[in-house]
This record gives sequence, structure tokens and C-alpha cells, in this order.
Amino acid sequence: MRDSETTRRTIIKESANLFNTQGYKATSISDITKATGLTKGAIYRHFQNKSDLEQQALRSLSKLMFAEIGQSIREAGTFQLKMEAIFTFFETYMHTPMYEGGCPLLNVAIEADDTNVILRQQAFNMLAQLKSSVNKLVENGIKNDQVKPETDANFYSTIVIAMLEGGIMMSKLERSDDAICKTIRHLRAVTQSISV
Amino acid sequence: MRDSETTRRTIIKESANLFNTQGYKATSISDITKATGLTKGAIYRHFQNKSDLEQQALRSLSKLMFAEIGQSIREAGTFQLKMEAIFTFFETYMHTPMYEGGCPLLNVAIEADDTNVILRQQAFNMLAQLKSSVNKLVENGIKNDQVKPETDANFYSTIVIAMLEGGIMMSKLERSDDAICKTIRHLRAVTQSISV
DNA sequence: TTATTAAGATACCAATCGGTATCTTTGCAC
DNA sequence: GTGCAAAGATACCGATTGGTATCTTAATAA
Repeated sequence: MRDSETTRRTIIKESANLFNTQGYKATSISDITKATGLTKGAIYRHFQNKSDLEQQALRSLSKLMFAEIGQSIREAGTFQLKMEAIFTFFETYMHTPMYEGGCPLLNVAIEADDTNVILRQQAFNMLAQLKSSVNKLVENGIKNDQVKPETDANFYSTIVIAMLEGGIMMSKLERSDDAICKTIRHLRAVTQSISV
Repeated sequence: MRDSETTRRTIIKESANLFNTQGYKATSISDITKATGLTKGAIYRHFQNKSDLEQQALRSLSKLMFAEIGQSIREAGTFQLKMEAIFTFFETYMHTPMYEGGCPLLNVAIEADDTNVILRQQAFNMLAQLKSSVNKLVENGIKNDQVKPETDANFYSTIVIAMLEGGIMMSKLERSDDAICKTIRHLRAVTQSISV
């Protein structure tokens, strides 16, 4: 028989790309057949329905995103370097073809927050995971005398994420690095101000 | 004959509401007939096609938003008070039923940036107008010795807008004021730091 | 080489999409 | 009242939607 797992992966990869650029509801199954070269029958053999495919595609994007961020963080030694790794990740991934449509978290949050409970929950979990990651970085930084002990980790992580996502939105709309670079420049200053 | 202008306004109002909550592409004409109590024939008498309705509905949302912000700004005397007016506007309008789906600029920017050139251009113009407004506030603040003369207006307006929009996304997703309040708290500190 | 079974293709379904042509109703001028 | 024109309702169009039932192809075990 044919390699089931390979075709499954290509379906997820191509559909994730389409979902992230065109939107989840706006992407039809026939869009996915065109992108994969497969037929509807092949797709529905691997996924129960469109909602199932949406969930798995978003989960794939989420894993991809956190795997990359996680690796960058682990490779950096200090709090400041770890934050710098996050900044460069968000700065560069506008250009990488990996996430053609921009930040998967931002995209799905805006599309699903009022209409799709399942995707909304996944987006919520992604945001929680992102906040938790930054929180831990701050807490470890405090333990290792790299961050001022009075720092409010939740406050810091919230404004970092808000500013990055907002900067991405602006840069995507303006088709220019300008906004995301400015926001990161500010975030570097904020990070500096809480460092010992 | 019936009052054409009134029905026209209700169509725009109801469709703008639906577009802003469900998305533009995801909202069908039949959704709008249900919301307005009118029929397809009535809608297509007032608008050439769905794209035409989308444009006019977004323009209506845009006018509404800038009219409110503009008024708040005019009523405030100093740079700090004007910025405070913007902050409270973004802080409160999560609760107002006026923009049920959140920030019209953020919503249309995320949906249209890769797929709909017309709406994308309108979103681009909205962002430009918003940036221009904040820029002018800073420049006037410098003239009136309320803002430090070395302040980079473009830098300031970019991080203010990015942080507000990012905060809105997070607060909508978490269904909690927490994120937007935190971002505004930070923006107050930033605004304080550039004030004389 | 052949039987088996999973993978994928084809053909179809009702429902809905945006859009239009036509019919009916409404309100005003006379 | 009657005529008239504009506003809105109704009925339809082809295309597309998500989904399914069935048929064909391909790879492996015997």
C-alpha cells in the first residue's frame, strides 16, 4: 500500500499553510486538494472532517513554533540572551516561508475568538504556553541574579507578547520591517531595565 | 416610497457588526438578511455586490472609531491628557457593544492582509490615520513644551499602537481585562517618560 | 502469481453561496 | 381615487460548499 503517513503529513503541511494565510473557514477542501495534488477521497480517509483537519493543522503549526522558540532559548545562556533569542525569532520569521501567513497564534486568535470554540481553545492554550515560557525565563533570571527580584513576571510577559503580536500585525499590513523592528527595539530597552 | 436611507443605514450597521465578529468572508448575505429582517432583493438594491457592502461597512466602522477617538482627544487639553483619552478609549471599548468583535482595524488587517486587496488597502489607510494622529499629538506636545523635544514621534506612535492592538488580541482571547490593562499601564509609564 | 487489503480516485449528494430577473407593495403627486 | 416610480419580496440561477458511497489502484504476504 502507499505510504499513508507521508501523505498525511503533506496534507497537514499544505492545509496548515493555507489555513494560516487564507484563514480556516475561508479555506475549502478543494483548495487543499489543489495544493496537495490529492483528491477529496484521500483527504477524508485521513481526517474525520474539516474541523478535525483544522485542529491538527493548527496543532502542527503550534508545535513547530514552540519547538523553534524552545530550541533558541535553550541554546542561549543568560536571561538577556534568551530574550534576545525570542526577539530575533519574531523579527526574522516574517521573512521565513515557514509561516507564510504570519503568526499562527495571532491569526487564529482573531479569526476564532467569536465563532469557533475549538480553535479558540487551542489559541488560548498557545497563548498560555507562550506566557508561561516567558514567565519561567523571568523567574529563573531572578534565581540566577540576572533579573531584578522585584520584577513582575506576568506584567513583563504580557507586554512583551502584546507588543510582538501588535508589531507583527502592523509589519504584515505595511509590508515592512519597520514596526516589528521598532517594537523589538523598545522591548530590548524594557528587558535591559529589568536586568541587574 | 419607503425610507431608503434608513434601511441603507441598518444594512450597513448590522453587516458591519457581523463582519467585525464573524469575519468578512465568513459572513454570508443570508446572515445579513436574518440580522436585518430584510430580503436579498432589498440588500442588492442598495449595494452593487458583497464587496461593495464590505467596503462601506468597514468605512462606517472606521469613521465611527476615529470620530470617537477624535472627540476624546479634542476634549483633552494637554498631551498627557490626550494620550490618556486614547488609552481609556481602548480600555473601555472591549465592553461597549459598539464594536462587538473587537478592534475593526485589527480584525480586518489579520483577515485581509493576504487575500483581499481592497479591504487590505482600507486597513492600511486606517493604520496610517491612527499613526498620523498620534504623531501629531507628539509634535504638538513638543511645540507646547509638554513633550521632550528629542522624542521620536514615529517610534512612540508605533509602539503605542502595537501594544494596544496586541493587548486587545490577548484580552479578547482570554476574555479578561488583564492584558489590556497591563499594556496600558506600561504605556502610561512610557508616556510619562517622554513628558517634560 | 495471486489474493488481500489499505490508499486513493471518482461520482455523487443536499445545502448554501453570491447574484439576478421579475413580481408585488408602498407612498406620493395629481 | 388613479397613475407612477421606487423599495422590497420572491423565485430562481449556476457554482461551490462539506461530506459520503463506491470504485480502482497499488503494495505486500502467501
